[in-house]
Amino acid sequence: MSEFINKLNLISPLADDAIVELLQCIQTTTYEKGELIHTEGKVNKNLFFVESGLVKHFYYHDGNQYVFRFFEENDFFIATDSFFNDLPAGYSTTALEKSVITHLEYDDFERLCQKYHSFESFARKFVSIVAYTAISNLKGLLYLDATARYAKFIKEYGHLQQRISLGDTAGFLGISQVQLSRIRSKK
Amino acid sequence: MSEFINKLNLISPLADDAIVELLQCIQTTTYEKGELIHTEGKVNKNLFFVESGLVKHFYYHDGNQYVFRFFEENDFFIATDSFFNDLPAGYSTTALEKSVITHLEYDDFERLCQKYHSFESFARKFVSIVAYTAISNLKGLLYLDATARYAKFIKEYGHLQQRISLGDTAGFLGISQVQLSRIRSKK
DNA sequence: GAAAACTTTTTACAAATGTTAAAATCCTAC
DNA sequence: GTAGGATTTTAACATTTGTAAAAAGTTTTC
Repeated sequence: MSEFINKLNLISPLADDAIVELLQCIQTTTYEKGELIHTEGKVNKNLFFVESGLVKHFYYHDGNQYVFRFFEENDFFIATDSFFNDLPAGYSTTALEKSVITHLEYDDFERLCQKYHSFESFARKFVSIVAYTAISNLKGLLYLDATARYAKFIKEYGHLQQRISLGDTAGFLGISQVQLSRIRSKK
Repeated sequence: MSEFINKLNLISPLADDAIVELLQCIQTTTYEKGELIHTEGKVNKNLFFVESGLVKHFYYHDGNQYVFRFFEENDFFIATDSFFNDLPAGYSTTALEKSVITHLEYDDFERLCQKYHSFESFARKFVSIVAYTAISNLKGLLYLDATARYAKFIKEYGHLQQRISLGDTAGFLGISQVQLSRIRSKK
C-alpha cells in the first residue's frame, strides 16, 4: 500500500472517517527518468508524494537551469505558486530517476480541510514544514559563499550525492558547473 | 481598536465565538527605535502583528549583519524556528522606528486552532502566506546578481526606501554597503 | 567494443563583489 | 549654528565567480 497515508498520519494523526475518504481520492502514477511531472507556466494544484525515486524542481533564467530542491522517497512536494495562489507554476518538476508518485487533487484537499478538522490540522502542519524549510534555505543563501553552500549541500543531501549530477548540484547551489568543479577539486 | 483582528479576519473569516476568545488573548506593546522585540538564541513562540512602525529580522554571521525581512504596518511576523519547531530563534527582531506591536502567545494560538475550526483555517492560510513569501524570495536569490536584487528590492519595498538605511538594505540584499553604494551611483 | 553522446575537469581571461581605509555628506544634540 | 557622531560615497586592490572553449573521462547505444 501507499506510504502516503502513513507519512501524512505521522505529521498529524487523522480521524478514521477522514482516512477513508482520503483513500478514495489519491492516485498513483509512474514516471520515467526525465519525464515531467508538472510544467512551469501551467497551473497545477496537486499535492504530490514521492513513493519511490527522485525528482527536482527546476526553472530557467537567462538560459541557465536552476534547481529549487530535490525530493526523495517519502517527501511531499507541490507547485507552490499554483497550490497557494492559483498561479501558473514558477518551476517544473521532473523525475531524475524512474519514480512512483502519488497525488491528491487540490479540490479534494480543500474539501477534506473543510470537512475534517483533523485534516485541516495536517494541512497546517504540512504548510508549516514547507515554510520552515524554505526559510532555512533562504538563510544560507544570503551569507554563504559557494564553497560553504556546497559543504551545506553535502551535509544535507550527502546521501543523494551519487544520484544527483554535477550540473544539477551546481543548479541547486546557483553557481556554474565550472565553479563547482573547482570547489570539488580544491580539497 | 487593534487592526489585528481585522487583518486576521481578512485572511480568513473567523466565527464570532473565536473572535471573542481571541480578543481576550492579545496584548499590545510599544517599542522604541532600536529596541529588541525578540532575541536570537531564545525561544519565542508569539505571533506578532505590526500596528504601526517598522521592524527588521536580522542576525550576524562572521561579524556582518544580515537582514531577513522588513515588516511594516499591518504585517504579521514570527520567530520561525521557535514558532514552528520550538527552537531558539535564528534571528532577532528590532524596531527601526517607534513601533506598536500586538502579540498572541503560542499556547493561545494552538488552543484556538484546536477549539475553532475557523481559527485553524486562518492558521493554515497564514502559514501558507509565510511559505509562499519565503519561496518567492528564495527564487530571486539564486540567479539575480546584486544589481538585479536591488532593483527587485526597490520594486517591492520602494515605498519604504526612505525609512530603511543603506546598511540595512545591503544586509537585506546580502552584499556589502560599498557594493550597494556602487550600484546606486551607477545609474 | 567502438562510436556517439553526455558529463566533468581544466585553462585562460573577464566581470562582479569583498575588504580596508579615507573622504564626503548628513543628522542630532546641545 | 556648531561639534561630534553616524551614514554614505569613493578609491585601490584582492578574491571569487562567470564565460567560453577545449580536453579528459563516463555512459549509452547499436
